[in-house]
Amino acid sequence: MGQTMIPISVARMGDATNSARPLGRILVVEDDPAVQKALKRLFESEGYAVEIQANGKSALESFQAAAPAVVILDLRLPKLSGSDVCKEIKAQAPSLPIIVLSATSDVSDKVLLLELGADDYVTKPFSPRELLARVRAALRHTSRTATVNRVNFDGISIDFKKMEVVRDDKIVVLTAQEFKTLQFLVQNADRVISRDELLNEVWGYQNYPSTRTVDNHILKLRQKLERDPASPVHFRTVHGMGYKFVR
Amino acid sequence: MGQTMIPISVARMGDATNSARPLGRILVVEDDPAVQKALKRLFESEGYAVEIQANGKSALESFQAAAPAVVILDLRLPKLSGSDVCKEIKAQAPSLPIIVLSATSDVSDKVLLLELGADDYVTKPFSPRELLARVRAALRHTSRTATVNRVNFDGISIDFKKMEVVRDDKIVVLTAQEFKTLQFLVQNADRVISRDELLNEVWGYQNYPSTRTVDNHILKLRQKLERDPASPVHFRTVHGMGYKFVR
DNA sequence: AGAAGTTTGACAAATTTTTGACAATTGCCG
DNA sequence: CGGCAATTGTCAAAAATTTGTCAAACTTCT
Repeated sequence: MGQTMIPISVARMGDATNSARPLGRILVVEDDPAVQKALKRLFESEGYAVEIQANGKSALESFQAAAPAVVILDLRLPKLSGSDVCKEIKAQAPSLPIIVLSATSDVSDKVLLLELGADDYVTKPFSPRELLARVRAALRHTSRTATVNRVNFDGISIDFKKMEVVRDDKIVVLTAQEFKTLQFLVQNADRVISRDELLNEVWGYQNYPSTRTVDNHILKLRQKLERDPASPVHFRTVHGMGYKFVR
Repeated sequence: MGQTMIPISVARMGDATNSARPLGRILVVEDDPAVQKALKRLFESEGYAVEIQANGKSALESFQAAAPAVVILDLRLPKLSGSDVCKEIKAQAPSLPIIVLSATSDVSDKVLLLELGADDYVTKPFSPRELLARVRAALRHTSRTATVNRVNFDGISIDFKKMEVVRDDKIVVLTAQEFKTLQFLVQNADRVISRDELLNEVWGYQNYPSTRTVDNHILKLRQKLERDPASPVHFRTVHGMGYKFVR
């Protein structure tokens, strides 16, 4: 069974996925040729432009010219350590997101990474999809955070930077998960979000709770933020579809 | 403690949101009969069609004919290793998403998955819900066609993102199924759609109500959107054939 | 161990979907 | 043109699903 034709449905998907659109440039700093090649293929098939540098020195030299939207950085590198590259890039472009690739042992403490200035990290056995998701998240993050640090409506003020919510001049205490949920909903205002999408975007790949969990967090948000939690105005249910944040 | 081990009954609550598109066919390549059975039940109960192959050789033989939308691939297989199957499939259909099932030890090397071209992986033991979510994510990603966000005609405005329909400046409330039906019809404007096609595309494989159900939804759409529901202009009946949306 | 946060499962309530009956319409045929 | 069979329109009741809510179980961090 050799080169038979590819099933139609698959071929069509391919075309759709590979259509040229300017998703952004990614700088990959990685010395292993096998990983280089794999990452290049992965991102290019998703519509990103990929620039590859094999060591820290050349990475720092090229990153100005390449003007990437995201940097993916292997921690163990020849010539210049990944940590130093990370620091240096952050010094030159503080808002440029850096995603660090590392073995589990390298990140025995997350503090280190934060000190480095990395925005996210992916540990050793990672799935391509996960990496893609992080890249998308990073891009999404920069394109939004840059514009919106704060949102006001209906006597409520949300400060995404401080992670603080105020309603009627009183601070509302939200848990981490509640805040993340709120943030995602607000940043996607007016759009209907399915529970699955919320789980993917807010909860992420590691944990995967049931959809009931989402309901509960919506419940909490309503109780804490809606004037009348029984008939919510901002956190609306779209029956059979998901939720939608308005205003 | 880790994830639950394939309790199929739990799976049902997973997704409230069946997409408006047809749920696709899934090719499962797995040799353990117990897992085979579990996966078959899991996916079929969710409305996917499932094709099972027990070894790599037969998988490669059948995958062309089956034309799956996603492949779920166990890494350790008899006859032909999972890695090779993965590579071969990727060679033939680069954009067909592959989700790898594996023991943690198999993916100790991060290079492996990338080189294989796998899109995602789930380690055993895995939760059904998680696997389902990955499949949905994979499908969502590939099938994201160049969809229009908004359509206007005859005083009616449909916003697919907000899932909101406005007629003459007033919001028209549609149910989930009504909206999905509308979306499919609009996206296939001017084409005659048979009831069976609608059931397949909008309702999916698993649920298969009678054709009367389709009539009812058309009825609702006419009542809510047509100026004179008695003599519909946009949602036309093609006697003996099906329906056709115009404008 | 205690406290705070998160997730699950149960149940009722709300809402939607499906079914089935019957009327109305259409197309076809003599 | 009228009659017949098949298809479609319509409605309301029945069945099924989805969501709101709560309390208990489970985690995590101190």
